[in-house]
Amino acid sequence: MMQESATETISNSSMNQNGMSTLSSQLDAGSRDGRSSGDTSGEVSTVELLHLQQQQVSFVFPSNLSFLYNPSLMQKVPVSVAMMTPQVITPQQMQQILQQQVLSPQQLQALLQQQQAVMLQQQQLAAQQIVFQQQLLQMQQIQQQQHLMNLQRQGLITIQPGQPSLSVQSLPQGLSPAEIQQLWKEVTGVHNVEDSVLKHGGLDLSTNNTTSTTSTTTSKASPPISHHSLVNGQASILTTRRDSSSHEETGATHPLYGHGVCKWPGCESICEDFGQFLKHLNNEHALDDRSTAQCRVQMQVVQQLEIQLSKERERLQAMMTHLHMRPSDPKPCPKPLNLVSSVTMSKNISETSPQSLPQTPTTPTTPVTPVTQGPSVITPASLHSVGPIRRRHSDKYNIPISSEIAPNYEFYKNADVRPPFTYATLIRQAIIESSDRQLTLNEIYNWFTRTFAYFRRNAATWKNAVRHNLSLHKCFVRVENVKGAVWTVDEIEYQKRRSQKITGYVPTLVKNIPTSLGYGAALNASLQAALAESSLPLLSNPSLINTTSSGLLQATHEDLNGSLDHLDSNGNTSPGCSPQQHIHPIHVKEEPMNAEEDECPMSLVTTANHSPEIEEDRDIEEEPSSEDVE
DNA sequence: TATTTCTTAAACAAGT
DNA sequence: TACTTGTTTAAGAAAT
Repeated sequence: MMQESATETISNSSMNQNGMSTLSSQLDAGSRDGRSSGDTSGEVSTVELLHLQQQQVSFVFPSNLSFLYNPSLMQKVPVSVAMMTPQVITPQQMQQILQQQVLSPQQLQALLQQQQAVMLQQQQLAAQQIVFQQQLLQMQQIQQQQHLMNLQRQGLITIQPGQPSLSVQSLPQGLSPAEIQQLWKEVTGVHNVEDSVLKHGGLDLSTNNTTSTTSTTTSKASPPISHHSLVNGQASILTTRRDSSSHEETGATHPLYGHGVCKWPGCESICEDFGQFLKHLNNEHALDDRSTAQCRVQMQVVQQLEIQLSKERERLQAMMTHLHMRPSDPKPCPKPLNLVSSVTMSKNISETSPQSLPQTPTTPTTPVTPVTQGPSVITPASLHSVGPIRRRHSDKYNIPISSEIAPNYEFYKNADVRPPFTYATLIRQAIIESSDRQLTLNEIYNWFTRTFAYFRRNAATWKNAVRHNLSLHKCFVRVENVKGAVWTVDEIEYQKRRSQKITGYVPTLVKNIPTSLGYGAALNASLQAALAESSLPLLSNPSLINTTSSGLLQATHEDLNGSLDHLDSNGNTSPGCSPQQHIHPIHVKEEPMNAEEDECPMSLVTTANHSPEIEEDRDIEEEPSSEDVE
């Protein structure tokens, strides 16, 4: 969501820049037209100039910064006029005005001052825009990093046995989370969007088509990429490179070399000649964890940009359609390939039997092309889960179910693919999606069949499983009301159960803190899960979401420790009140609570000593004295 | 290898 | 009586 927004805004920005330049050229033509047709004497009246100034002031604001600007001023200029108005008065125009001397010196002085003020305002706004874009980019980087970590944690970014490189899984041993953070800054360009685009050839979509093409090719062929070809395969790159004009001096060309500088992300080492560059490339950017990680990150960046490009193309198409213009570039836009999907798909194809592949004849929104779906796409983990094969990656790695289902709603709805979640998770999702957060059994059934094509068959089987889970898990609370019985979710119990699972991982995680990226990934996944799934206020606090990556990490620490802590705090805020009373205040049919749960604050230590099953399931619950009063 | 978790199947009871 | 709902037990697969 956040990333979507950020990308969108940045897209707007870039679009505006393009639009601006287009407008400028149009306006130059327009003003020329104005001189030639509307004003045969070649004179520009003062009124026209002042009007021009007004229009400039109105138009220096990109749309994505329009909230910074007084909208009333925008309304002063009709769109049709604004579209034909120059951004600023060109020096040539000013010179012409001066030469024609149609204005008095005082008027000219005033005009010049006005012009300077406008320019100053433009500069300030440009600075604001850059800052704004920096923030957006930073947020996007965090999202991407998180996404990457999640994928890595899920094991979705893996390599073929014969491909020893390009695995982010090799990161943890070589790079600390801080280094990864730095890596992101280096690769994606911490400075601003323009820097990111212009500095690294691979990211330049506007001016360097060759490198852009190279990057695209690289990304689409990502699975078979070998590090060898990337680092030591200059020759192959050289043969495919068409544009040699930009690389002077030796005449040798390389996408990673230009203007005597190594263009490896974050490097910028000065290399006097191409030979030195090659030496530098092989020495400094040889096959190691860091280079591999940088390469992977670069792939992610390219992927994001491709998605963005696709969006911008769609936007342009819509604009042209709206304006009844004929598209200047009718060629079909290349479909960005989900790098992750492509990587893991090949992995999965190789490791799954054909019949385990999704038999999805009705998958109009097959999620391997996430062009319009954002970062969260159906992962091959879910494609694993066809038929009786039980894979629950998303559960296991705490991938938020809502973020898994929501973007792929159409897919699950139409494809006979088993969702990679347990029955308990799905039931809970069904319940919390409902308006009252309570559903009858039949409504739960309906949710299953409505949401997942997979559950439109073998009804007896899965319905039995649903009932079984409802009864088995303590987190599902049966509530009697006038209509009959409905089922609700005891979030405390549910989170407690999740927390216990997470806690179970703690010793390993703590052990790996210094070296393992997996720690951060697990925490991030945990945080994501908590943010997306938890209805508890602490982690749903936007202030925790809207934070820097370090803040995120901190927040994830809070999640690890605090997923229990906030349970604790909830309990503490109203001592003596059972968790169910928090959630089902009055009409809840009381399910007797374990006194221990009420009185004993959960802590990492105490929870770790608890066996999940002991408090988890009804069948192992307490003595009959505390049984349900049903 | 042992344990845990989850799924599936089934029996049974109560209510409609 | 048939069906739905809910509970419980058991077995087996997969994951840890």
